Amino acid sequence: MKLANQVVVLDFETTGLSPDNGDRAIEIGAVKLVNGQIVDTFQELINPGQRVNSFIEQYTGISNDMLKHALVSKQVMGQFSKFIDGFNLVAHNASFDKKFLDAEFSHSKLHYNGQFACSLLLSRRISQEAPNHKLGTLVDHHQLPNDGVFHRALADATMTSHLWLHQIDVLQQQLPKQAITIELINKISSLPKAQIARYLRTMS
DNA sequence: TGCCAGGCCCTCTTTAGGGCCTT
Repeated sequence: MKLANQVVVLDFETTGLSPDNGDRAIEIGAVKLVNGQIVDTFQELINPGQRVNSFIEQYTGISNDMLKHALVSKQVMGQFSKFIDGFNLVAHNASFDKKFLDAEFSHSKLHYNGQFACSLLLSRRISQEAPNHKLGTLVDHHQLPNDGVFHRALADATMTSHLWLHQIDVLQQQLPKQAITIELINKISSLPKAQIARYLRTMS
């Protein structure tokens, strides 16, 4: 059984939106949760081997100067593969972080076994009252801890971890007899919105 | 020259279009 409160929550900052267009990771941040507690963190800038455009410099606060002396992807991903070994993975809009993790691991011929879960897909189902499902909005809406830093990898991963734990709490209250597993959350995340209320009733 | 991210999700849908999310 893979409990949802035992995961690595991760976030990439990148040169753009698509590794298929040559975009690369420039920072990775991650938080390790064990029994719902943060027990470890990972944060590293990554030299992408290309200049970062001014939009990304402004958006992330990560400058070309900061990346000049950063480790290259192979070094960082080698460390990160050890960090996530044996853990499932969570991200906000996981399809984005998964495609970059897959691409960066592929460059270094690395592999991982964990399943991904997505706090964005889950939020759309269990927080339908939220004004929208951007990470920053949800942190505000649910009054989650934050230090006011956005669009840096460890800060975003940490906020996502608080969102994730909040979401597990919400589900646990509605399903008091159920173990909240990655499989259960991915099942809920795949249901049509209109079926969520009925599904939770039948499972409770 | 023409391409330019892509999966999810809703709707005035399914022979489609466009907004939401991530950088």
